[in-house]
Amino acid sequence: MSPARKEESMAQGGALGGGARREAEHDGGSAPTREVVRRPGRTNATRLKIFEASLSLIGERGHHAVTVDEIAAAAGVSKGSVYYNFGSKSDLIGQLLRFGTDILLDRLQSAGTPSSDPGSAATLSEVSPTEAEPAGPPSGTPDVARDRLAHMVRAALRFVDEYPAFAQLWISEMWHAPSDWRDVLVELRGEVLGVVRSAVGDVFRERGHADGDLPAGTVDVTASAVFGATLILAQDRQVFAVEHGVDVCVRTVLGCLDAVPPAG
Amino acid sequence: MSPARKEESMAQGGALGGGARREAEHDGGSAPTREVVRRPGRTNATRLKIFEASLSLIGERGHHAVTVDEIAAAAGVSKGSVYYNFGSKSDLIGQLLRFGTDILLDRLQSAGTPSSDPGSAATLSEVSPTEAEPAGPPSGTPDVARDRLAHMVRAALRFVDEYPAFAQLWISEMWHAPSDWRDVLVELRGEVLGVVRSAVGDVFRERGHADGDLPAGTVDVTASAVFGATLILAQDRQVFAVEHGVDVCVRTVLGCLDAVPPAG
DNA sequence: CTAATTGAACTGACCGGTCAGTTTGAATAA
DNA sequence: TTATTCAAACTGACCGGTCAGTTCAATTAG
Repeated sequence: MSPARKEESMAQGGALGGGARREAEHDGGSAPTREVVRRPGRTNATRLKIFEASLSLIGERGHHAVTVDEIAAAAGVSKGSVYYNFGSKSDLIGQLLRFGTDILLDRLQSAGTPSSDPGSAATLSEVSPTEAEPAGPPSGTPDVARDRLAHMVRAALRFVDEYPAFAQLWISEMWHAPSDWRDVLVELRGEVLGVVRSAVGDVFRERGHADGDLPAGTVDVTASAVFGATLILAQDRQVFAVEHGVDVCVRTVLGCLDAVPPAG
Repeated sequence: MSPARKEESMAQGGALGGGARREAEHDGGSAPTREVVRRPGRTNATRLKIFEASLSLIGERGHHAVTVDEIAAAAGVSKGSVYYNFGSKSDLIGQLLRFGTDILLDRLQSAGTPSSDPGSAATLSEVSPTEAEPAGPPSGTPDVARDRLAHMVRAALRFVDEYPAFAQLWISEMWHAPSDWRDVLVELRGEVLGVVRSAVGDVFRERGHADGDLPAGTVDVTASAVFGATLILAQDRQVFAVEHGVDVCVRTVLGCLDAVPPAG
């Protein structure tokens, strides 16, 4: 919710600034989106305000139930400005998806790298050590890859807490058969799943599995399952005010990996 | 997709036909919807056609993108007839949610009971025994509760294959903060989760856990995670044509339970 | 100067919901 | 049997409102 928060994220997120306007509407080439040389100053501020406003409105009410006029009003800009910066409502949403996903990817990635991120490192110390170490079938191994994955799940949970609106948007759009943004969505899903898959692969490797070791598709399925379970758990906490403790969630999700034995 | 298929399901589903209409709708009085004694014959046929049409249309394009006119046309009835049988578009969707959930519940329940269901029993014999029995941390225990849960996951996967449209509708509506059908949704979620939770509880008990044994919330979280992972996995198969093998999916999802050790 | 923004009016399509009227089939009357 | 009646079931044209998108002259800022 906090605007300041998002502005930061946007700054670091990098990839999102995207193109300026795009006329010559949809037609064939879905995204020519030429990379106009924008004036550095104000420009992004407006785009940012529009992003924020639409993220929260669309997130909580669904994009169909939100009008462009409302978005403009909430962002404190004119309707014309919305169309100047984004060519259409549809494009706006597409870029919004990209925007949010970049933040998520960033969080996942920094949660998945051993370095950096002192904040969550502190938080981590509660995950495995606590609870009398009841997790993971292999008894006393280092489990560094597993901890990294735990970090990622935790980060995802936190992300949804922070941007419930985006999670909502993602969920309701991602599994639509014929939606605009289908291409974007497929790409975004691929990116996110890629990150998760890589972390999952590390865990399996850590447990002594060779690359061709486990049944076909195991890594992919596990990554999807981990991601899906995390997403649904996180949304449940949000929407139904279920108080699923974070630790329990992390442990449970990680359990998916335990279906495959340590490979003796 | 096959209309015949759905009609069958409706017939067997039992709980859903609900006989005539279920008026006295949402109290609020918005729909006086008289308590009419419906004529037995034709009545349900029309409602059924409307159900089918809207399920497939709404499922694949989202309820906002589907007009009542379209539904009527697809059902081969007039628009007025839709309003005659259901008071409003919103009511129609609410009843659709109820309709589909009843089928799902039915499937889950019959998959979760040891008796009956020869068809899936046959299918079962491929789940655990196959794959060189690589599942479950406790080595050679009976695992009957676990098998039952596996049955349920399998049934859910099959359900989504059969009614992808409904799964889509469920996913995109379930986690909306302020939607109509909020009440219905909360109730439906509770019912489904209840069934899963009970099965999950059995598994834990089977592993020697007492009722107060495991950390607070474990059963609930596990149930949510199992359900969430299954749903997302199933939809992924549908929407992105990912060929996640059913067996791998079942095994992975069941893994969530392995996060909690057998409790020595 | 030029890029960015405003605000307000306007268009045109679309859509949920209504309603006066028609069809249907069964019960009743002749 | 045939005619009449009744109401449930159904029809589809129509209305009123909404909303994405357009246009443009005026204004501001770099």
